[in-house]
Amino acid sequence: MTYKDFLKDNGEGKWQDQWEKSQINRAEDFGSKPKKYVLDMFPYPSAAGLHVGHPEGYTATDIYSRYFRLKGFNVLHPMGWDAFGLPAENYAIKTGTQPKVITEQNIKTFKRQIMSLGFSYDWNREINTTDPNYYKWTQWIFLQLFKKGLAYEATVPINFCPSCKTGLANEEVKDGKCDRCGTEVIKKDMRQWMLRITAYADRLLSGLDNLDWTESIKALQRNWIGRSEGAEVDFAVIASEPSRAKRGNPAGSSRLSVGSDFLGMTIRVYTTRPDTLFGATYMVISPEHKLIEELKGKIKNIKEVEKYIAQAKNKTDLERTDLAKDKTGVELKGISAINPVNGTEIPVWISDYVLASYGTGAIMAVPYHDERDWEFANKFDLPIIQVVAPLFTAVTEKDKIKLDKETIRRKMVCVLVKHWADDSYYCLDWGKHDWKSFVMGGVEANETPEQAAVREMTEETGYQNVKSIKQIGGEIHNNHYAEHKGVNRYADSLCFLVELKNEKRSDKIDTEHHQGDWISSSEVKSFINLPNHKWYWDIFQNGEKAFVDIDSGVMINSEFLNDLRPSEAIGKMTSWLEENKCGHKAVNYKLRDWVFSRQRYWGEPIPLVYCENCKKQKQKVLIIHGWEGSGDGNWFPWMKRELEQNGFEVFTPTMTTSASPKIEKWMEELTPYMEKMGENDIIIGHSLGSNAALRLIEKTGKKIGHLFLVGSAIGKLSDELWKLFEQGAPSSDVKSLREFWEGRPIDWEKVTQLAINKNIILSDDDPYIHTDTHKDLPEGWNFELWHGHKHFTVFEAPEILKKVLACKTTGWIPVPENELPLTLPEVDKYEPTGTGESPLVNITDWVKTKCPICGGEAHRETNTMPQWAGSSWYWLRFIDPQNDKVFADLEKLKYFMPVDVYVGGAEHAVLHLLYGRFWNMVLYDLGYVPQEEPFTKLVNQGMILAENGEKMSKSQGNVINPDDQVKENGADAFRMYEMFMGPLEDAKPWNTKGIIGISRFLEKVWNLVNNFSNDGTITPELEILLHKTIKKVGEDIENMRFNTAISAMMVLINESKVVSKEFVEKFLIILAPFAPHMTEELWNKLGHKESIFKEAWPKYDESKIKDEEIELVIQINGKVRAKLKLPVDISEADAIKLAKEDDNVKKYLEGAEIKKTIFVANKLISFVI
RNA sequence: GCCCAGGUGGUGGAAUAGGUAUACACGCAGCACUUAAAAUGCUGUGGCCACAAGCCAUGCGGGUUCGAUUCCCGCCCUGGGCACCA
Repeated sequence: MTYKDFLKDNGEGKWQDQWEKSQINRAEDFGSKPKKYVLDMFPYPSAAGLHVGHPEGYTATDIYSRYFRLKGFNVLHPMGWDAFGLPAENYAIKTGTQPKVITEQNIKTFKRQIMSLGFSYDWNREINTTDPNYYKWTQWIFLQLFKKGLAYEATVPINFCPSCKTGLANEEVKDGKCDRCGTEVIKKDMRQWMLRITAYADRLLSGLDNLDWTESIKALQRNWIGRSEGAEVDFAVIASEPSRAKRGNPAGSSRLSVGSDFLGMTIRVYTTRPDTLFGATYMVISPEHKLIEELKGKIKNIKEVEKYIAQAKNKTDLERTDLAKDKTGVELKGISAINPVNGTEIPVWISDYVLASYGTGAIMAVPYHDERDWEFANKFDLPIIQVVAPLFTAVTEKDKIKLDKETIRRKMVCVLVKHWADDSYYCLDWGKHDWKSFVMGGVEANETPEQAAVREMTEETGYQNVKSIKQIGGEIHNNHYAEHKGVNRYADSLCFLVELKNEKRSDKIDTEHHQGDWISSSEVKSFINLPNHKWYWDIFQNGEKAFVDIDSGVMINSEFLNDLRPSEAIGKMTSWLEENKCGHKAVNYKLRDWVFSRQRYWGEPIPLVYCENCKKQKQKVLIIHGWEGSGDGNWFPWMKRELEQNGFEVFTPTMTTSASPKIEKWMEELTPYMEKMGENDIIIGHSLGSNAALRLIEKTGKKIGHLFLVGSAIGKLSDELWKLFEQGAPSSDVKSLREFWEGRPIDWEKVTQLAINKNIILSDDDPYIHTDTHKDLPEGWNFELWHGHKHFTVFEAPEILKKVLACKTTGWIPVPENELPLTLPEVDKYEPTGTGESPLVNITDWVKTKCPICGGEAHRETNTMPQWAGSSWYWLRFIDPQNDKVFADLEKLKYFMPVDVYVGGAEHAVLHLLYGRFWNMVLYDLGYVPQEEPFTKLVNQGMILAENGEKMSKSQGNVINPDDQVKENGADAFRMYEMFMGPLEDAKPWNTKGIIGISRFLEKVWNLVNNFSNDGTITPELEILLHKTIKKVGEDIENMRFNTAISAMMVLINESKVVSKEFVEKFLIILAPFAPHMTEELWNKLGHKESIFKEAWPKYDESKIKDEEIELVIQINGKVRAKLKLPVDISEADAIKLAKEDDNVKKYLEGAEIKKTIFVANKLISFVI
C-alpha cells in the first residue's frame, strides 16, 4: 500500500476514531505525572467554518501536547466554544432562525473540521459558553463582582453602534468604528452596567512584568492601561474685570492669597509636566466640565459658551478627535484663574480638545511646551512663555567639557546675517576648531541682545547698514569647551536675523579665529556644523514648534526651578505644591471602566433584580464601640447623624460591661441587633468592637453585607505590650480586656465566608494597635493602612463616612445563587429595540418577578453580558467542567493551574487577555483560584495571508479552506505545512504549491519504513545525525520552533539510505507529534499492538552527537581563505601548524608578518597580518 | 505624531553570548526513466567572473572589531497597535 492509498482509504479517519475510542488524550485529575496545561484560545464558531488561521495555533499546541505526553507529562489540552455574540444573532435576525439553532449548527461544523485534523483534545472536557450549565458560573462570577462593588450601574455617555443597536466597550471600538460591523459609533447617554477594571489598573500593569509573554503584547497592554505620573494642581477662580490691569507677580506677598474677587472655587488640573507651571498662560476646561454650571451667573458670555457646548455634544467621537481639524474654543469672559506658583491672572477657555474623561477634565495650558496648547495659543493669540530651554552639550573630542577647566557662563547671540541682494547668509569657518557657524558673540553688560547682535555682526563681517532685525526662536543653552579661550563655556543664547541694507563695509574685520563668507541659503544647512546653530536655522526655515523634549532641556524663567533639568524640576515643583497645599502628586490611567452590558438578546442574562421596595428600605448600620467606650462617645453620634440623614437606620448600643469586657455579655446584648441585619447591612467595629463584631458574626452565623473594622483589636500582642497596657491604665480591667481580645481564637474561615465585603482600616501611628497583629489575615480582606489617624478617637470621621456611604444599596438585588443559572428565555423576536433595553424587555412574564429579599414586586435586568464575559474565565472551567457545586474545585485548580502555554491570535491582546486577567485577579482575591495571573506563557501565532500577501477575505475570493486542503493532501501534510511555512509568530503568505514539499517528505518516510531491510545497520555518520536530530527536534518543539524541527527531520531523511529497525522506530516517534496519523499507521505496520503515543520520547546519547571530524575555517584579516577537515578538539598549536601548510594560506602569508592569531576551538583560525 | 515588530536569493525562510551567510523547502534549468507526458530519481541554482583564484552581496549611510545579518549611531521602507490621554 502506498501513502496515497492510505490517504484514499481514509486511514487518517480510522486512527482518529481509534484515538477517540481508546480515550488516549484524556487528562487525569491529580495524576502522579507532572502536569502541563496547554491551551488554545477557544474559537467563536462562525457560520463560515474553520479558517486556515485556526489550525495554525491548534497544530502548534497539538505538537506541543503530544510531545509532552511522550515525555511523560499529564497534559490537559481542551477545546470549547465561545458561542455567545453578535454575529450569530445578526445572522439569526436575517434568516429568521433561532440564534441557539444557528450556534448549534456552527459548533457541529467546527467540531467536525477540527476533528478531521486529528488534534489530541480531551473532548470529555468540551465546554460551550451558551450552555446554561456553563453560564450559570459566568453569572455567579458576575455576582461576586457585584457584591465586591466592582459592578455598578451608571448612566454615562458610551460608545453606541447604531447598526448593532448596542453599547460597546472602549476596547471594541477601532478607528471610531464598531469592531463587529464597521459602522461609525456615536456617543450616547445610556444606563449601563460597568465593571470597575480601573481599580485593578496598577496590578494589571505590574503583573505583566513577570509573565513570559512577548514584549510587544506586553507593550500593547501597557499602552492600553496608559499609566502616567504627574500632579494635580488647583487654580483659584476669580471674577475678572476687563478694564483692570492684569495682575503681575505680587512680589513679597503670599502667592496663594487671593483677593475679595475670589469666587470660592478652584479648577483642578492634571499635568504630567508640573515643571512647566511657570509657563502656564491660560487654562482650558472640557465642554462637559461641571464648573460651567456652577459659574453660570459669573460668565458674561454664557450664551456663546452654551452654544459651543451644544455644538461639541453633537459631534461624533470621530469628528471631535480628528487631528487634522482646527482647534476651536471660547473664552469664559468674566472669570479668570490664578496660577498658584506666581499669582498671575490667566484666562480660562473652554475647548473640545480637552477630554472630560481623562484626568480632571481641565488642563493648564503651557503653549511653549505642548503641541496642542501651542496650536491653540497661536490661533487665539494667547501669551506664550518659554520655561525650558534646549540644552546642547558638546560631545565631540575637541569640544567636550574639560572637568579641570573653569566654566564661564555668559549670554550670547547667534546672528543670521542676510545678504542685501542675494538669498545668502554670512557664515564663519573656524578653521582649526572645526566649527562652521553663523556670526556669534557675547552680550556685554551694558547692552541689549539686539545691540550685541548688531555689534558682533559689524565686528565680524565689517558690514554696517542694517535694514531690519528680528528674533528667531527662543532661548537655548549651550555647554562646550572653547579651545581658543581655554575655558568651558555655558551660553544662554538668543538668535537674531539681521538683514543688511547694502554692501557698505569697513575693513576692520576680526579674522583672528575665523574666515567669513557668503553661503547661499540652500547650502547653509550642510555648511553649518554647530548643533545649536543648526537648530536655529531649522526654526528659521521651517518655523518654530513647541519644545516638548523633556530629556534635552533645562529650566529657565521659573524662579526656584531655574537651571534644573525638567526631570528634577518635576519633583521639586511637586513638593512645592504639596507644601503650599495647592497640589499633589497624581497618577492617571487611560484605561476606563468596562462597559459591560449589551442591549441585545444573545448573551448571558445579568442576574440582578430591581426592587423599588428594597431600595426604599432603610439599610441598617450597627456600630460597636471599644473597650471603655460607649455608643455616645467618639465619632459614633456624629456618624449616626450623618448616616441617618442619608437614609440609614443606625444602632449605637453601649455595652454594659464596657470597662471589664465579657464576651458572653457582649454577645448577649448585641445578638438582638444582629437579628435585624441582612446581606445589605453594615457593621462597623472600633477597637475591641471589631473583635466583638467578628465574634458576633461567627456566633450568629448570619450573612452580612459590609464589615468595617477600624483600629481593630485582633491578633495576639506580646507580653511586654500587655504590661505597658497595665502600667498605662492601672485602674482598668486589663485582664478582662486580654481575655476578650485574645482568649479564644476567632474562626476566620467562617467569618470570611459570612461577611461579603471585609474592610480593615488601621493607622500607621496607632499607639495601641500594631499592624503586625494583622499580618496573617486570610485572603479576601481589604486592608488599608491610613496615615495620621492615631487610634481613630475623634469626633468626626469623614473618611470612614465616605466608605460607608459607598455601600448604599441601589435597589439592585442579586438573584440568589441557588437560583442560578438564570436562563435566557426563548423568544420569537430578538431584534434589538434600540431603546437602551434588550429584546428581553418584551418578555413580560420573565421580566416581572418577585424580589428575593422582600418578596415584593420586582423586575429583572434585561441587558445581557458582552461576548467577553464567557471567555473571561473559561480556562478554569476546563479543569472541572462537570462540577455543579463550584465553577471549579480549588484542589483541581491548584493541580492544573496556571496555564503553561496559551496560544492564540494577537487580536486579543487588549480585549480578552485584559478582561481575563482582571476576572482571574478578582477570583484570586476572593480565594477561589490559586494564582493571580492565569497565563504563564503566551504565544501569538501570526496571521496566515493569502498567496498575494494580503489578508484573506471572502470578498477577495482568496480564502483557503482547510477542508479542501485535508481532502487533497491529508491532515498530516496540511498540519506540517502550516508549521513549516515559517516561525509561528510571523505573518506569512500561504503557498499552495509549497505543501508538495511536505507530501514528498512524508511519502519518502512511508517508503523508507515500508522498504527497509530488517538486517540493515546504519553508518556511524547517520547514527550521529539521528541523535543530533532527536536533540534538535525536542528542543525546537519546546521552544515552538516547528519550522526548523521539520527541516532537521528532512535533513535526516535525505541522508538515510540504509536504515535499521531501531533507527526507523526512533525516527517515527519524533515525527509522531507532527504527523500523528501516518506514524501511527506505520508503527502499527511494524507490528506494535499499542499506540505510538504510548511510547517514550527517545533519549539522545550525548556521546553520540559529537562529530569526529570538523571543518576548520582559516581566515586572514577576517576573510575566509581556506577550510580544513580536521579531527575534533584539535589543539591550537596543531591547527595553526596545519593551517600554515595550506597552499592558499601560504600564498597570503608569504612575506607578511603575522601580528595576531585568533583561535576558536573547532571553529576557526584568524591570522591578522 | 507615539509605541511595537520586521527588512537576508525568483519565493517561504535558515544562521545572532560577534566566528564558514543563504540550511530546509518551493520554483526554475539540465539529465535519466518513458513512444510521450505526469510521477519519480539525479545534478545545478545569490551576482560579477564563469577553470581556479578573486571581488561584490543580509534595506541605506556611518562606527566598533582580526572578523558584523548579529553590537552602537543616524536614516529609509513595510506591517501591527495607539492617537487632542495634558
